[in-house]
Amino acid sequence: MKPAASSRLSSIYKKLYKAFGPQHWWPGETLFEVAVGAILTQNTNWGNVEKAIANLRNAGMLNASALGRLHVERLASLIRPAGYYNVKAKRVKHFVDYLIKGYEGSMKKMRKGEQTAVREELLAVNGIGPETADSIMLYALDKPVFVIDAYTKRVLSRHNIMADDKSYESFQELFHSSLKADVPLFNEYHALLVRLAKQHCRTKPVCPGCPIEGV
DNA sequence: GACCAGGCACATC
DNA sequence: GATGTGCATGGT
Repeated sequence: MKPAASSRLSSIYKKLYKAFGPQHWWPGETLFEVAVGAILTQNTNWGNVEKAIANLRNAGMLNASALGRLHVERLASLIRPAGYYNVKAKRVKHFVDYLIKGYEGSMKKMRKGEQTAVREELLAVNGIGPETADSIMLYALDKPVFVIDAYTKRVLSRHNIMADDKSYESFQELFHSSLKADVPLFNEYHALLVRLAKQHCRTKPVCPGCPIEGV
């Protein structure tokens, strides 16, 4: 009989870390850049997001006050490589408006906020759903919130830990109840799951050479 | 030229 | 509550 899901999650982390080592997520020079990147990467390859971020940086737009004054059409043209640029320009604007109104445009002030309250605020911003909110929480605000994405669901379902039609909250609750609430751990674990999924769990039902096979 | 990539909101049933 | 659809670029 297989061990309980929670103990499997601990074993899987150890195996992944041993196999792949630290992943050094989330790339970003500032907290604000990490937050903007979280929105731009929605359903999009990170390489394309990097191009969009570079455009913003070259235009001097990687801060809340500059983006707050920028017209949405101009913003859309700058982030064009990230895809869905019209939608994402609005979403970035909504986030920046929220940051300016609530925290004077300061990610450091936002980081001082209480975890549950800040998460609720983020989810109330149009264009920020659970994954984007939690990416900002974990990777920009240092809050111990586990990020669930398509990769996470795929890996866990392929290894019969949880069915992929379960809700975001169900997956997140499994990680939260199985692991110590620790920011570096959650950071590394999520990045390792992405790494694993890209390498091993893409199309086949079983993954030859998978480092967590049999766990 | 398909197919995919670190989602989300909105309409409809 | 579940299901379907629009949004778009760039790499493989």
